[in-house]
Amino acid sequence: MTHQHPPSRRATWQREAVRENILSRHDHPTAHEVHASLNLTGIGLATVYRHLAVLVTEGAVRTVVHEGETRYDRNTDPHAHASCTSCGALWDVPLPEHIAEHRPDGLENVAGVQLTYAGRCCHCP
Amino acid sequence: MTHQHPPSRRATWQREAVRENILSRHDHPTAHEVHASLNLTGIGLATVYRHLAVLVTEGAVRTVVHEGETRYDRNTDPHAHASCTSCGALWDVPLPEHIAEHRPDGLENVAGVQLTYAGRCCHCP
DNA sequence: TTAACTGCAAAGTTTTTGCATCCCC
DNA sequence: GGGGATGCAAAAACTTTGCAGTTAA
Repeated sequence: MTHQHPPSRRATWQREAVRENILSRHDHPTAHEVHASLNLTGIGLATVYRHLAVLVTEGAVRTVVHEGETRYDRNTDPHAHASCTSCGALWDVPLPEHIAEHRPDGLENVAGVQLTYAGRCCHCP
Repeated sequence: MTHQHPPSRRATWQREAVRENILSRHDHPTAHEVHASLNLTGIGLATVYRHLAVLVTEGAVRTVVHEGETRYDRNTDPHAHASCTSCGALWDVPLPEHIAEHRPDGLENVAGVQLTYAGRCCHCP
């Protein structure tokens, strides 16, 4: 059997900046939004994309696709999302317990569940 | 109060070709795939996109985003999806009943639910 | 030293849009 | 005849990739 070496990584301020940014916020930013909030550092957009992808691979963050954009979520516990069809807000909500346990027809196993509720949020008139 | 007239539409063979195509298939094609299967007719890709969008507006089909692509689904009954992380297949599965009834925190109402299970399908070795 | 990392720009994808032309009604 | 519909190409929006220069270890 062959050994799987995890890719070696160097410590750079760019890596730490992206990690610190996404892990410190409670919203669901796009790569552009992370890049925008780091604009004073001069980091490149591609670097932000690259580090976010690494963080996803490492399991440090997860993604959620919303309105055609990939958004990053520091909450890696099983949970669902809710979005407002009026203001576009997106936030975490609890995942109903029976969901993850359910095994749909045709699937050997359930490796992941993506659940998003849509409707009008309580703050929109 | 003002009256909302539904947009007037002309009958063209392109409209009928897209409608007939998407309503006759049980898979979840992308706009490109619908266009590809109509390639002998000479229909334009933009026209396919436009008609699929109209069908969604009319409620004749629904969409499901899978691997970053918008896919079209002729099944408009409430249902969930399952996808194979190995072969990429995507198919309809029943929506657990309690899901649609559940109202997540922060939402006034639930206008739509998107639920996709991911895992290895029964046909992949 | 050197292999990983970075920034930039170019390219790739998917979807939308502008517009001259076409053709239902 | 007139306004919606079409096809094409350009553009838009998002993301990835190639590459030459940089830097951590």
